[in-house]
Amino acid sequence: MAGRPRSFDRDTALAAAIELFWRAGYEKASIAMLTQAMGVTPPSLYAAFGDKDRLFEEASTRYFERTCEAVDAAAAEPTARQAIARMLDSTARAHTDTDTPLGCLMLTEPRLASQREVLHERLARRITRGVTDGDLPASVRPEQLASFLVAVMRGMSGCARDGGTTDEVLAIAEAALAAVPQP
Amino acid sequence: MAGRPRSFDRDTALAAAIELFWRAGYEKASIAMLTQAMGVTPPSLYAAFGDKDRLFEEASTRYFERTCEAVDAAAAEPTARQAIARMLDSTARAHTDTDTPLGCLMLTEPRLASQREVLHERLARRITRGVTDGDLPASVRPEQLASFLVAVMRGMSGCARDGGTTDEVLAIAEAALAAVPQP
DNA sequence: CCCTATCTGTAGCGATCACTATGAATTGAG
DNA sequence: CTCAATTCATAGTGATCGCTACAGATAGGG
Repeated sequence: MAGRPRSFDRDTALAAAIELFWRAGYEKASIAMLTQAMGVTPPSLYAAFGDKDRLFEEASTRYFERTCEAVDAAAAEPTARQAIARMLDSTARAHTDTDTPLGCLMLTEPRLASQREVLHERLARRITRGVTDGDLPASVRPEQLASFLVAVMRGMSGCARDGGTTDEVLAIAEAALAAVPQP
Repeated sequence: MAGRPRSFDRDTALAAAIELFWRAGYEKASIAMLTQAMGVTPPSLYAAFGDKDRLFEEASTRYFERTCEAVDAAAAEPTARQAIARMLDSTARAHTDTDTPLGCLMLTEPRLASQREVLHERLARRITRGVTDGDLPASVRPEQLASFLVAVMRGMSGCARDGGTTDEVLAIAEAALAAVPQP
């Protein structure tokens, strides 16, 4: 028994929701704005995604998955230092990319602390590997360096949202790299 | 011609408003929450402070003045590196002080970008003095290092808001200091 | 005393918030 | 075809938003 088919593409609508949450944040992105951006009426939105919380959950999860791909790509660099350099560089460019909202949803949204914790874990793991690989000194404390990097990227996101240029955010990344000890 | 005297202390009420804006942010701090925290009815609030925007303007300005005192105190250290170290340390402790809301209003609130710019200017000036004083190498670019420090402190504020401990935020400060070149 | 000026609390303004009741429209199954 | 199932758009729900009209209360100047 099939009913009337959905008149919109769920993935496309979710992408529009991600874009709006990213640009405006969870609180300021109202249902009215979301329905307009997604090209969907409120009842359709609630039928397809549940309530606003669950829509945000799904949107932020998909956003996080995409972010993790970039993190993994950077982590694949041969040395931990190169991995960190690439992550900082790509982060700076992504945060000021004019094709997307400024900054980073995961690093900005207050309610996404758990995602930031996962990011912190991944960074700490890559740094730990760098220590065991010998391309970082044994004195490095992975948890501390990971916390520092999350803080810096968060600051880069805020700088981008304040209107900082790509060069300005890249300069932050470059300065941060100086805090990563060499072997 | 004097009328009925005000039944509340304006400074005390403003202090309560600062506390609430600090804890909840501009958007989430509603007039209802503000009036309750300030111990004042809505008409009294509007008569004494104008609208919500002007109340926030006044509250954030007073907050900023207090912050600048701490910045000046740190900048008074004999060398730029010591000044930065003290600023990072006091920032980490302030952001996790249990007597006040977590994090920093100036570094968190989106609409306070101009205050952050002033902070950036002050940092750049102190760093420039450090270069001319010779306690920082001539290769240092003050604007860049200042941007980096603002970004780090912003990240520290976010970490504190996410529930990070004083030790965790202090660790970020310590790691950041490694990015400040020695003469 | 009266008059004016200012502050007070109550009560409610229109706008917007997240969310939904309702019934028409569109599908496949029988 | 009819029927059940599902989605659709309209139009609204009560709650909260920032803000204010109003009238009673409290002061000083005459």
